[in-house]
Amino acid sequence: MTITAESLSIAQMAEATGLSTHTLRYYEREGLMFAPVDRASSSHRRYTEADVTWVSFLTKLRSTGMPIRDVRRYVELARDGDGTMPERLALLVQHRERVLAQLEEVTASLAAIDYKITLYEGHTS
Amino acid sequence: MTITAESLSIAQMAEATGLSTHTLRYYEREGLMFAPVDRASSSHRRYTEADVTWVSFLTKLRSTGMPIRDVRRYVELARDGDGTMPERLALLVQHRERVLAQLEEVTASLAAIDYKITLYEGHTS
DNA sequence: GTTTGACTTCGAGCGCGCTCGAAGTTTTAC
DNA sequence: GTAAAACTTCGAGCGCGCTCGAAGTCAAAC
Repeated sequence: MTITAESLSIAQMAEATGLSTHTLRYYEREGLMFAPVDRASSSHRRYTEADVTWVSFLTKLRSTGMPIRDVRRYVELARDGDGTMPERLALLVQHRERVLAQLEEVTASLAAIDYKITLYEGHTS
Repeated sequence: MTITAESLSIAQMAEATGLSTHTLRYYEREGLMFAPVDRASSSHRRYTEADVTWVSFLTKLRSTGMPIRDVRRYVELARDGDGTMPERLALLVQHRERVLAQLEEVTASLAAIDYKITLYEGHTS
């Protein structure tokens, strides 16, 4: 396995992105890769720097709770070219709003939990 | 169905907590209720104000992502009396730390998404 | 040229948290 | 008294997001 500046094996990609090789193949199957992943003559996957960049962003979408199906929709739009930029923007903006709402809910719930913690601390001190 | 200040039917409880009747029964089955739910002579559930208070808190635990099994652990401890207060405190504190870490991760990812949004806005204006 | 290990595809399985529906009982309204 | 609505238990099903394992191929090391 030759390491070049240009391409990564799936194991190296897993290392680079923090995802498992299983998850990388799964995401590809689910249509979440922007472009088809290159293959070596052996049919082994070869990831580019652009793939790393995209998967890193996709991971941020996922870590904020965007469903797989919405990520798929986003990449499908991206593949369709510049004309879909407004729609992609709308998708991201809508997602941001949902995330902010959820952050607020979690923060509010956490405040109640914190209050309970102070009660416990009062009783055990 | 008589409405008293003292007890609620499952439908009223659903209304009061924002959960479905299915979910209320599910939580009970999973051992998440602090005390056994009262029954009318007809074997219909009768919820008390204390039940509302507890389910409201349980909902906050859930909305911050505490797994069912941890909520169960928490109520089991609570049922075992005051001696378990340090352990319950530890459980909540540990949960708070996980939630804060996740809030940070989500916030960081959201910043990257926001950045992408500004790029799109630059291109479409 | 043989061994070792990283890769391939494919489909099945799993853990979580509900969610639903069937079949039967009870309550309420008329 | 009767019809409709609300309840009961129970077990099955579902959507999501992986996760795993089997069976086979390929390549680098020796």
